[in-house]
Amino acid sequence: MGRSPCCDKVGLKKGPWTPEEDQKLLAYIEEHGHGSWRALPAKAGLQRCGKSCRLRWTNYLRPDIKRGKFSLQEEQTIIQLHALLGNRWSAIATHLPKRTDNEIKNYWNTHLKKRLAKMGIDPVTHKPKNDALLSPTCDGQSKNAANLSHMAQWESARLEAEARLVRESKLRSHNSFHHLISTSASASASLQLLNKTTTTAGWSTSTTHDLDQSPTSTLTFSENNNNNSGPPVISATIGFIGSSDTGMIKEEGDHHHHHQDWKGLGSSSTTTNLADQYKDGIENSLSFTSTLHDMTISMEAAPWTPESLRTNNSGHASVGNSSMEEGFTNLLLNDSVDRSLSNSCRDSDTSGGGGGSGCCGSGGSDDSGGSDYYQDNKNYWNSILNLVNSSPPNSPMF
DNA sequence: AAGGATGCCAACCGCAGATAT
DNA sequence: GATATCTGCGGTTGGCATCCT
Repeated sequence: MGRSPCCDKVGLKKGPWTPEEDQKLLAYIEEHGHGSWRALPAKAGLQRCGKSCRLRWTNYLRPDIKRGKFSLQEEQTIIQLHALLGNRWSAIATHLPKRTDNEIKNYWNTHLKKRLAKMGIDPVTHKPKNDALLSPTCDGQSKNAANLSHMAQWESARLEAEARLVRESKLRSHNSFHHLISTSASASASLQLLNKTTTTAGWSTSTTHDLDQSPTSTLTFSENNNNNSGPPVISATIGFIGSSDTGMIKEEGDHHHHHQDWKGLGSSSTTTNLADQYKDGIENSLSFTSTLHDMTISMEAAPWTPESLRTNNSGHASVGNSSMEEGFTNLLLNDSVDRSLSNSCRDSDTSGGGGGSGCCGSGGSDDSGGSDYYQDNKNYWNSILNLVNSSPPNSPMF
């Protein structure tokens, strides 16, 4: 697997781009598309390597880039997605269609990471640094045991889903689904997501927790082509049958593309403390103290072409953007991140060590355990699923 | 006002997967 | 199947701007 010399070639310019270079690159791509990046500089009359041209285009010159300050909604989306995906900036960027991965990465490193750290939240794990789950008080042991059990459930489901996805993708190797998978969102990408999630949570596939109740999990993959009139809609459903804190639960989701039963939970909860929601959501999602019972993902394939570029309309331009902002981030919209996360710190400071809402109770409510706890998880995952459901077509998440 | 510290971000580097030969 | 090349991605850096002492 040799690596091309690229910029090592003598005579090629490096460093900041001049307006003249920008103009040349822009003009060439608008007329011809970028084609082979390697061949582009010579054709465009640029003393740059193709890689440099590609970077300049994708991070700066592309017409569908929004520059400037990140909105609160964007910030919240980044934080949530980072909790879910880790440093997968390109995947995160697909949910902020007008932002580049580089920009998001920079913004995370220069703003959000520091902000979370200042709030006492580990920006890597998205958990409070004084992890309440590790506290010997407040029923920590039983919760941890449940956590481990559900981690294992999730892991089991993940492995099963992985195998199934591979099978399915092979079976569909000659139809549009295969095309979609191979060109924009590979089956492995979804598994990478899950892998990343588990990695973020600090688990590994070698988890050896005792599962006294072996969970079963299913993942179905269906394709709804809607005749030929539109892009195919892929629906993947992961169903879990297993134990939870509240006892045996079996939920069979209807495999619609709408989650009416969950939708609205987020917005209805906007009067609660955002910090608690954040902490609950992140913490619970990472530890899986509750079970995600049904997960439906929809994708619409929409090819991204040079032509669409030229018309200032990237393939993922508007798909799901508004719904993402209205659905997913509404969960967090009643306050500013700063203020609420400050509340988070205050809460944990005043809670005498049991502060983590994921452990001892959320939002100041008494922790009667099961239902509230479960509901918090549901809210969180609802927000994630809303986001996923509104994923742009080229999202590498699934 | 000056110099150092810090923030910010565009661009580079190098790895790894995908594709071509 | 082996090797070469292309491309995408994430981590890091260099340099300018702003803030602080």
